[in-house]
Amino acid sequence: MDTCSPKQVLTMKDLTTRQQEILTFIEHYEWRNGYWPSIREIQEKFSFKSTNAVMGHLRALEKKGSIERIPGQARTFRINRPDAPEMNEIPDEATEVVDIPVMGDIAAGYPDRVEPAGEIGRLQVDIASAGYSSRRRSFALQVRGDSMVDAEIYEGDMVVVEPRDPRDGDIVAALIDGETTLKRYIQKHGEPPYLKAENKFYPELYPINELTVQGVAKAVVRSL
Amino acid sequence: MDTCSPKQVLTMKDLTTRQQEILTFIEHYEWRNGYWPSIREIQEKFSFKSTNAVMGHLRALEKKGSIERIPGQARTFRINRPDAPEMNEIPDEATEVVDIPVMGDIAAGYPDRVEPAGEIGRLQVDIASAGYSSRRRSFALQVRGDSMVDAEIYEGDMVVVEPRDPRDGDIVAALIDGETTLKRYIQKHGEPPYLKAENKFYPELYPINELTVQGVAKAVVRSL
DNA sequence: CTTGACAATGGACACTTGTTCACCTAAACA
DNA sequence: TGTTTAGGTGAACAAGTGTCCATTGTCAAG
Repeated sequence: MDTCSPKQVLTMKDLTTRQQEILTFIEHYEWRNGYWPSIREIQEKFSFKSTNAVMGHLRALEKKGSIERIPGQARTFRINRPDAPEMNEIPDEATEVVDIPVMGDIAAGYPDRVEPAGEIGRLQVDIASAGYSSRRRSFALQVRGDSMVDAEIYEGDMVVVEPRDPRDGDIVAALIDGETTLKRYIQKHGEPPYLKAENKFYPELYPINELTVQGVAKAVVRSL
Repeated sequence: MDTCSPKQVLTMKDLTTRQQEILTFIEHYEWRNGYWPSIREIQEKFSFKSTNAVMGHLRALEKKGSIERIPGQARTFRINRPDAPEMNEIPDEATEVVDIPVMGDIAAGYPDRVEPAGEIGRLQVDIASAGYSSRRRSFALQVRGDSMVDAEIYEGDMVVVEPRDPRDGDIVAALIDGETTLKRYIQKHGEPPYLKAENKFYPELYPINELTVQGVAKAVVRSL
């Protein structure tokens, strides 16, 4: 993820700051909970004293094409993302569809039901092209370095991590020297666990403390 | 199915046929619409004459751990998929979360908004762990053989394919000898295009006809 | 025969939630 | 100076929805 993202193509009608905030909250909410927020939940979030404040913004967002709703039905949103930068003109880079947060530093773990801290971008994987449900909470990390090449994970790949306790053999996202890296988690029968790089040129072993392991890598995604 | 089952093996807590049907409908509904169904919509789908019939099944599904709900709140489901066969005992196979159709043979293309034909299973990628929107249409193919190892795509990986015309350099899903395989699509300035395997031991080139290319591979997903 | 899951009917109640009407403020136009 | 657009307050209504109670019937296990 580069610092400047000229990718913010504003295909869609520009949103006001407030509208953007509302939209972001709605997306975030669904992301974390698996279902959409109700008008009143949005109202509460922004401390509006009337649901009509929300209604106004929703109407605006709908008119600008950012969202769709089913009139009268509860919690039935549909977000119209800028539809993947029409990756037709730019045949490189990820071509995508699903939106999952890319964390820069997840040292503090991933807070449940709270705005993610340390989000540095979003990974949009074509996976989402399919529809899908949810299990929120996972996040993605982009691989740097070649410490996992023996596991066929290369620099640039996105690794989907789910925060949970690791078991022997799992590849985990670990915080080492203030940096989040991927390592193999080894824990043999009764012995103390340790981490190991998957690159024969990195015969390194790493000790573990409570806060080291941030989650278990569950999938590798490489945009072609 | 069988008449006498002494003590059925319980993967997750067993679901009765009816319960499985309900669960499948709920998942499907969300998959297609992006939000969850209401009790009455489920009722209608199954032609129940009372919403309570649905309630009963939902209670059962909840007790068995298949779903979670927020009491009193509308359309707030959460599906607990068998959470990846606890892929600890069986360290192979996909461990997943998002649901995208896996096609066996996609010669006929992928029908829009219609039940996928030729679906032989479902890939549930942790990607979905994140929330997502939708853009349906893409599908997944599991890689067989080693013809793409030089592109770091290995047997067992799932490749997400989007039906569209390829461009030079794209990795495509191609129908060769009645089998769907992955190949590199090459088309140099004006010259006729051809396909090429990405394995130095397979210096094969393949000709192309209209129906060969089924789509462009957009991402590789490997369950860990 | 009895008990207990499983399936469903029917009707009713009450909370959730979307929607609307009336009215107000401030900034941007023109 | 009047008009429009964005943003909000307040209150109230009605439809969307989850939930519950009382009953009925089937079928396998004890």
